[in-house]
Amino acid sequence: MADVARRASVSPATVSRVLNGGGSVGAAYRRRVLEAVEELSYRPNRLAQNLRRQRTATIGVVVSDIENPHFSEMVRAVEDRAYRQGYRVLVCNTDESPEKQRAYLQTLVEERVVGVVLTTSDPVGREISELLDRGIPLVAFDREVADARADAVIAENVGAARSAVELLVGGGHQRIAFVSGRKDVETGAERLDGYQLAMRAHGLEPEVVEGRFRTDSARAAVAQLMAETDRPTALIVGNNLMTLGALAAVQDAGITVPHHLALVAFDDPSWAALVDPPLTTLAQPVRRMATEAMELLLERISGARTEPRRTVHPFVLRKRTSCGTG
Amino acid sequence: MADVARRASVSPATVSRVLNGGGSVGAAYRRRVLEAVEELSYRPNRLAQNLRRQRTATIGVVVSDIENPHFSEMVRAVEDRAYRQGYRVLVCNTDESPEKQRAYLQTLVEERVVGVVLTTSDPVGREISELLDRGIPLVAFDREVADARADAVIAENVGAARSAVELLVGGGHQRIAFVSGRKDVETGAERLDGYQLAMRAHGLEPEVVEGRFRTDSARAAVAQLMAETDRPTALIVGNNLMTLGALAAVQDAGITVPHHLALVAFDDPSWAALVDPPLTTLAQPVRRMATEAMELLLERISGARTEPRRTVHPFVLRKRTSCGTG
DNA sequence: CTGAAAGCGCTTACAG
DNA sequence: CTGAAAGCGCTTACAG
Repeated sequence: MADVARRASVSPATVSRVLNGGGSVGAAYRRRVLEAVEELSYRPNRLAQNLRRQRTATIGVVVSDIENPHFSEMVRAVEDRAYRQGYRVLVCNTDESPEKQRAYLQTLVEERVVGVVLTTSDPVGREISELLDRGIPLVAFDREVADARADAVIAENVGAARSAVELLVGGGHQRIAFVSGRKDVETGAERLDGYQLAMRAHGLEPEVVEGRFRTDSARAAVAQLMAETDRPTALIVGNNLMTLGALAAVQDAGITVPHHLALVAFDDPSWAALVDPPLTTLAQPVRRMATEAMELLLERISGARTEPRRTVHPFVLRKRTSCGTG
Repeated sequence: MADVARRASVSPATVSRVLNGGGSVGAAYRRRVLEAVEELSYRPNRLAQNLRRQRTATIGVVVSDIENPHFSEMVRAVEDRAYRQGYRVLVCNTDESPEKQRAYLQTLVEERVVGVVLTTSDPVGREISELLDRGIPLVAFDREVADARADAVIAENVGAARSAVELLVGGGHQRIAFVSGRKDVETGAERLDGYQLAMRAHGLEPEVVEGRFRTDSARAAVAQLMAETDRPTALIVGNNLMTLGALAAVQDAGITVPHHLALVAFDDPSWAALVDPPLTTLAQPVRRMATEAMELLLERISGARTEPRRTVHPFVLRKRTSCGTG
């Protein structure tokens, strides 16, 4: 930068001003600086800028596991929007571990990111407030956080679970079981709640097995369920990973879907229409939600909005064959 | 840091030395510094460190699209290793666009990352050499780059395609078609080559349709193929996204696998065993390869190795039902 | 072993 | 509108 200034016979301050648009600069000066920049093919040192500004043009996105297609879709949408805005994205996987989340959020404050999109593994983590305290905006994705200053983009889990129950009840089912995700995760708890509420509303007895949001756990749980002599006639599965397990267990047990067992699954991964039979799913508008999360974040970063905002998004029920009705 | 120095009655240099382990420090000094750090709960400013050291503790990983489960698995493995090493990871999606790759690689040099894992969308891109020129190590993943200074972790695509052909020929097939990925992408070209070579070795005529590594393209191409009156009896599909499309087209056409059409697919996504019939696949050891890529990178970063290294990894053929044999 | 000092490369009040 | 100067918070030769 000193070289540029010398070559253009101006001060470094002027170079900085034309490059950053701060303050007005005489046309002749501007031209000279731009020429010098060109001739020397000068590129500002980002690290020095970062230090001076005490922030980096980076967005942190923290999820439990980017291998879950739900999150890879989310991260991709975030990256798209960030790229267009000139921001970079740092990915952080927590594996649902509060410790890992703590470590990563701390890293993000040290890194002085401009904003964070978080699917929390610990809604009350102090580091969330620390970020907010330091003026780093945060939007909660899928799962709320305790700190009221955060924005949030949430899916309507209760309603979605209810609509699955309605569909199956409408198809004549009474024994509808639910493969639940972890109850200590908001999404898991809400989907379970919606299921139980809807079942009770119909005077039916909820029947819950624990799949912990994992393929193997769900497989084991469903295998056990299928081994019962008087087993359920319908199954609702709480996310795509568990659906993989449920499908495997059902297949192992030689049970035919939807003839012997009707199935409705949360999430709508790319393969949902290709298994046999095609899966009826509750699709969360992940891409739209992630894009919205970024818009909320960008509003905060630019200072266009200071009041917290929270948006809730309905699922869409994609009726295919596995539910056996309609 | 000045505060810490004052409180411990030492110089900032000493504080830096105890915190970074550079040079030896008297035990008494060390204790005083550590106490002061504790009392003030001091955390070094990463941005200042970055500027001073002219690098950031960040690894850049650039792939075509993290939504492809192949790459989300790869990125996850990279992140795991990076996290354990205290590095952060910046994800970059190029969508197979040389321009986007150029932009991102430039960003990564500006960001002064310590290393890059790259699945290139432009093997001869000048930015690759620029990174290497500046001493930033780069390992090519899946696809080689032109610059010989880079390390590389590659899969044995030719051999894998050949083994698929062998399997099908062994099952009595003669008309074996191939749904190819983009030929301008190394993986695509190699898989195609392997297929053609193996076919010719058996005196069979290759029959290639273009799927461009995309679900929709593959679907259209396979639909057309299935509409032929004298259609192939076996199909090899060049990656998981195209398999999704091929499966859909086959299903649309009312064709039964493997009875009317035998199928072998590259990649082994989570759902491969759950479609009907379970898919015979060529599984690339993605996780192992990604971990190895990180080891290579870390060796370079630490300076433990200066000679380029290139490792090649075989696929494993997972015989399930769709191939109709064995 | 320890400290004073320079310097990484910017940005931004502050004067003029 | 322009420039001189301070300062962001570290690290690391260089002396002692």
